[in-house]
Amino acid sequence: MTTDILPHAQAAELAETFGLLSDPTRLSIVLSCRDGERSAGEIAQMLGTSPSLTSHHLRLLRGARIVKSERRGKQVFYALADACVRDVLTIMIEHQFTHAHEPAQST
Amino acid sequence: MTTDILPHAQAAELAETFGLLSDPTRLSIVLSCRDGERSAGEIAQMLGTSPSLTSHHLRLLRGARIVKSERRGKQVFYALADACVRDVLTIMIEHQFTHAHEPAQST
DNA sequence: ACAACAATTCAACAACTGTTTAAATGTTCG
DNA sequence: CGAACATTTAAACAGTTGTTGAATTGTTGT
Repeated sequence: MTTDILPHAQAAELAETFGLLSDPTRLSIVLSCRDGERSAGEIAQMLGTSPSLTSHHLRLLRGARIVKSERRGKQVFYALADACVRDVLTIMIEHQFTHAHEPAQST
Repeated sequence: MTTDILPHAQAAELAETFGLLSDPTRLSIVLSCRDGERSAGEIAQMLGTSPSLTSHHLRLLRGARIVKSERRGKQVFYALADACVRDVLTIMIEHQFTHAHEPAQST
């Protein structure tokens, strides 16, 4: 079943999830949660993005279960939602920066 | 190093790769290669997309080493580029359709 | 060389999406 | 309650991106 072709609708859902990782700012937000939870403000400060924009992206990421959130006092802390997310990031980084410096295929 | 935050430029590269998986049509093309190589024409026929559009997407995917190609006669056969791609797809499908049916987080 | 098939390229249009700015919500403490 | 802080929401603009249709390139066989 895992090797079958996914029906239209499911492929679209999956594509949407990948799409959330396809924006540099939003991906950086996710990556900033890789080594532990961070508050929305910390993330914004780290990346130099406005609190507004950061929050907007965090909402989308939370909606797709890429990150999870927990309020403690005034702050809301964000962390990667599960191991799948961490693994996908790790593998993709490997794919990109480990064996990806051979010249691109032309044929 | 794998748990550190990626610099701006590398995050952008990574985001671009995820972006290639973020379109339903293009993702379906990748998924159609999961159980072995397929010619451009076969893929187009399977998905019901025009040869033109299919080829356009395949070029982008090949450029990012998500698929690799090999011409045999008139046909050009495409396959997943490496295990990383296969793994990312598998994990993401698991993330999406296995433990993703709990109600979305509100806090 | 010509015809038939397979795949690719090109340019233009339409739709989507990230960003910004401003206003609003929620939380703690005096 | 009111002030200060942290985060969120909303609407509008600007830039990006997928799709289409026509023309082009490459390959095989006659």
